Amino acid sequence: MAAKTNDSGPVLPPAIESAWGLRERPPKGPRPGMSVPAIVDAAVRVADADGLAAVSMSRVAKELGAATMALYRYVGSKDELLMLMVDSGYGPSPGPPDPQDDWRTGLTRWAWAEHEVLRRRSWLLHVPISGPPITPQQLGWMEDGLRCLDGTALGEGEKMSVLLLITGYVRNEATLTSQIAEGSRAAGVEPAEMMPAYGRLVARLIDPTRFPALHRVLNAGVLSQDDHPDDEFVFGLDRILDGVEALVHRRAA
Amino acid sequence: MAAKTNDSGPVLPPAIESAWGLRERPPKGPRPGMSVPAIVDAAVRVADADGLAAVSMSRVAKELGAATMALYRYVGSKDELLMLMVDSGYGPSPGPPDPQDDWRTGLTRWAWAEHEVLRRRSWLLHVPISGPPITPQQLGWMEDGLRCLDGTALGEGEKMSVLLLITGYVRNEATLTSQIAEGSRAAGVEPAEMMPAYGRLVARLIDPTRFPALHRVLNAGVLSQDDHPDDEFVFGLDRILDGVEALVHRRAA
DNA sequence: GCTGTTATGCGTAGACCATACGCAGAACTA
DNA sequence: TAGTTCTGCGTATGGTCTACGCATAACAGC
Repeated sequence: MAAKTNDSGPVLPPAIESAWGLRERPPKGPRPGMSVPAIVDAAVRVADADGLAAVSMSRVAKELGAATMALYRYVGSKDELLMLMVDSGYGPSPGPPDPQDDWRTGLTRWAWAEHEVLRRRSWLLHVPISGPPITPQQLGWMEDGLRCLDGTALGEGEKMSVLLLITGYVRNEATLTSQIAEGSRAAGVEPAEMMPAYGRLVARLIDPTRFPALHRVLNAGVLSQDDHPDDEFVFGLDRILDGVEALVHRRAA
Repeated sequence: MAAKTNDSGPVLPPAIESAWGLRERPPKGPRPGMSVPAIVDAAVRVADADGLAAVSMSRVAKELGAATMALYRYVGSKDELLMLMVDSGYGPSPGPPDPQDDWRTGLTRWAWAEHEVLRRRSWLLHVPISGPPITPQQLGWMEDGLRCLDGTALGEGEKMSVLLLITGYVRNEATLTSQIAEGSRAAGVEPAEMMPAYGRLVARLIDPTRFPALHRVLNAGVLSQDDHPDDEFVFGLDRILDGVEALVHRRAA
C-alpha cells in the first residue's frame, strides 16, 4: 500500500498546495488557459444557483466554456474540487474578536457568522466532508474562534473541544432548518406550513399509549406554531455556552 | 404543482406506510416474491459490509438473487430505501429510562445508546437525511428521549429542543471520529497516527504570526497524543448537559 | 534556430448509476 | 372460463466520474 506521506509529512493534493501558494508554475509547456480559482468560482456559482447536486464536472466546464476533461488538469478529482468549494464558499473568517468583548460575546458573534454563511449557502451542508480542515480559510475560522477563548483559563485542548462543540451545533441546526426549507419546496407546501403538516402527520401515525410523551408534545402544539426560527438557534447556543461558562468558572477558580 | 397532501394530511410513501403496518396486500395478482423488510435487510447487510457507497440498487438486488428492477415494485426510489435503511439500522430504541434515574442519567444513557449505534454503523452518518423522522423506530428513539425529561419543569418545546441538541451533538461527534478512521484507512496510516500526522501537516502550513492561537494549540501538543476517543465525547456531552441543567434549575425555581 | 522536454487541452471510451416503460405471465374474482 | 390486476424483470435512456492517449504549444539548452 502506498502510504500518502513523505519526509515532510502527509502529502497535500496539488490543488490544495496551490491554495496555500506553495506551488509555482513550471516554466515549460503551454500557458494554462484556466486557473484553479476560476474553476472553483464557477463551481460555487453553479451551487449557489442550482444546488450542490447540479455541480457536475461537465456542468462546471460548460460554465467556463471549456471541455469536461480540461478541468482535470487543475483538480485531481471531484472531491478535491468540493474541498476547494467549501473553502471558498465559507469565505473569509469573521475576524478576531473585539478586544473589549468577553469570550462569550466573541463566540456568539463567531457562531452567528457561520450561521449566516450556512443560511446563505446551504449547499455547504451537503458536501460530504472527508477530514479535518486543511484549507487556508477554514483554518482562519478556527484561528478566530480560538482567539475568543484567549482570555480564559481553559486548556488548549479544551478550547479546541469547545470550538468543535459550537461549530458542530451550528452546522447541525443549519442542517435541520435547511431540510425544512427544502422539504417544503419539494412537497409544494408553504415553508410556514411545513412543521404543522409534519405534526399532523406524526399525530396520525402514532398510538398515544405507545408514544405518550410524544403525544403530549404534539398536543402542546409544539410543532403547530411557526415561531421565529432564530429562536431555536439561540436556545441551543445559549445552552451550550451556559455549559462552557460553567467550565470556564471552574477553571478560573 | 401537485401538492403531496390529501384530506388526512401529507401523503406517505407506500413503503413507509407499510413500515407502520398501514397497508394490506391487495388480494389479486401473483404473490410477491420478496418483501420490503427483506430488501431493507439486504441493503443494510451491504452497507455493513462495504459501506454506504456500495449500496446500489443492482448490488442489493444481487444480494437477493433478484433483478435490479424487481426492487422498484417494493420501494418507490432509492431515497425511500435509504430512509428505511436508517430506520432499520438504528434498531429499536434503548427503552424508557429507569424510573429511579434522574433526567441527566437517563439522557446520558440515551446519548450513549445512539453513540454506540453510530460507532457500529458509521454508514448511517452518510445517509443524506431529507427531513424530520417519520419512521416507527426513529420516533421510538424520540419518545424514549422525551421520557427522560418527564420529571423536569421544562416546557414541551424545550424538551424537544434539548433532544435535538443532544442527538445533533452525538451525530456530529460520531461524524468526526468516523472521518478520522476512514481517513486513516484511505491514507494507509495507523488510526492512532492520524491526528498527529494532521497536526504536523497544519504546523507545516500555517504562519505562526498569522495563526498565533492555532500555533499555540499545536505547540501544546493537543493533536499529538491519542487520548481515549470517548473522553472527547464525554467532554462535549457534559458541557451540553451542564447547560441543560442550568435551565432545568431555573425552570424549577 | 533547432531539438528535446514537458504541459496543456480535450476527444474517446469505459464502467457505473438510477429509473421510465412495457410486456409476459400468475393469481385472484365473478 | 373470462377479466382484472399485480408481479417480475428486460430493455433502454441519460446521467455520472474519470483513465488514457494524442496533438499541440511553449520553453531550455545547444
